[in-house]
Amino acid sequence: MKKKDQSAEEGILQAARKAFTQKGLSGARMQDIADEAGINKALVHYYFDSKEKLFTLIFEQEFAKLFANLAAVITADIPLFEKIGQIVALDIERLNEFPDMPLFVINEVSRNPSRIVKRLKQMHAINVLESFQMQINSEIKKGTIKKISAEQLLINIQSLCIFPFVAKPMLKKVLQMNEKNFQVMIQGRKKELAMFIINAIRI
Amino acid sequence: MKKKDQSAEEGILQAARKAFTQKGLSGARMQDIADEAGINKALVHYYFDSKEKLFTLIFEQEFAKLFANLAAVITADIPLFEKIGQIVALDIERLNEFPDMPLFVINEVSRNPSRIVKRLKQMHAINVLESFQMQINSEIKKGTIKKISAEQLLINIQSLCIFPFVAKPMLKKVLQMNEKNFQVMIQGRKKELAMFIINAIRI
DNA sequence: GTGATTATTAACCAATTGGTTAAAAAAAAT
DNA sequence: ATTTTTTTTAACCAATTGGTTAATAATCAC
Repeated sequence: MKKKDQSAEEGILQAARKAFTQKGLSGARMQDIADEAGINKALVHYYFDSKEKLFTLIFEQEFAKLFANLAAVITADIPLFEKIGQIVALDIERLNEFPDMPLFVINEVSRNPSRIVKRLKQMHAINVLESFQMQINSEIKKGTIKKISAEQLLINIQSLCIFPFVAKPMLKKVLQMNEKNFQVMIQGRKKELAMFIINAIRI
Repeated sequence: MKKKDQSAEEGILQAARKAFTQKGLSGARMQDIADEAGINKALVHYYFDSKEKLFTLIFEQEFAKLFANLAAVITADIPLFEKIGQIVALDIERLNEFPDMPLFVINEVSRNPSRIVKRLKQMHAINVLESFQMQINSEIKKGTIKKISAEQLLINIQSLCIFPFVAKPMLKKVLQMNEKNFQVMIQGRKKELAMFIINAIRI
């Protein structure tokens, strides 16, 4: 149900985010969004034209969250081990705030990969990767860490952070955790994950 | 298009697996499945009754794949580091064979968690976890590895193995890889992943 | 061969769904 | 106050979709 004092437009956005992240593009229903927002279905079209356009709006917001501040931390001029700690902290923090965002984004990119092409050009992923690779190479040369590519290290970090949230309902069932147990488990990771990664590459 | 010499029933299953894994339950269309199998839509219902039943059949097959042989390896009586290597090898092998299986399973468990309840009782996940924890505790006591829970270690292993496949289309776009580059990257992981994990916990 | 059973299809149906329209209500402008 | 603009709704529509039916074709049992 709606909070009646907020504008219809904002209410629709909230309802749409909920519907799309929970059920995906094809699973979500315009009628459900209208009901959740407490307004008529025609009003959804009045404000946002089509389902596709409304979806794209929500998707772009969520996609932006996925990489928010990440490039800045990766390219920051701080020691590697400290940087790994900061990336993990940033990831877990963001994921705690938006737990079902990554599965949503991953899903919709899988269904329509070209959707993110425009956004990617603004991200300069390759530059970020190159800068990170240089820092890593420098540490390898110093003999402080083992040989590894920036690509693999970043994939490892993101895998370790993101996957438990993507697979949350399955992990909960398989490991027979309730919501509280899951939160405890995540808190445990928050502390241990950075050290796990640093130990993995440290000589 | 179909291979005309195979039975209709098997053709439908193949087509359904393709449709459901690519588009999910709500995104897949019975008509598309019939077309892909090269038969009439009514025949799909003739053999498999309803979309829901056909979906459940496919889902259970894919879900079984996800954990195939895993419990056996985890509980096997072999040294821990060797075991980690075997788990990683088994995972990557399976994932190379069925690359879009994990996202499919994760998705449908997210949408309907109770779907797997029955299957889980046959899996004895808790027993597997306990047995693995004992082996880990023994190594910790020997001073060969750092303190870690079986839960966290298993989640770490599965995260590192599965996530790149779940996020494959996004990783390809973000890191600007084509299919060949992605395969090269995965082959690189196959070699490095076990050592990464072992180094992370070894003292 | 022929009768029964099984497999397959075209046509159809009811429900759902994204989207439209025309009118009413509310708000803003004059 | 009244005209104009914006917001909101009920009713409707065309397309899609899962599913059914009744008839036909193929296969099997005898």
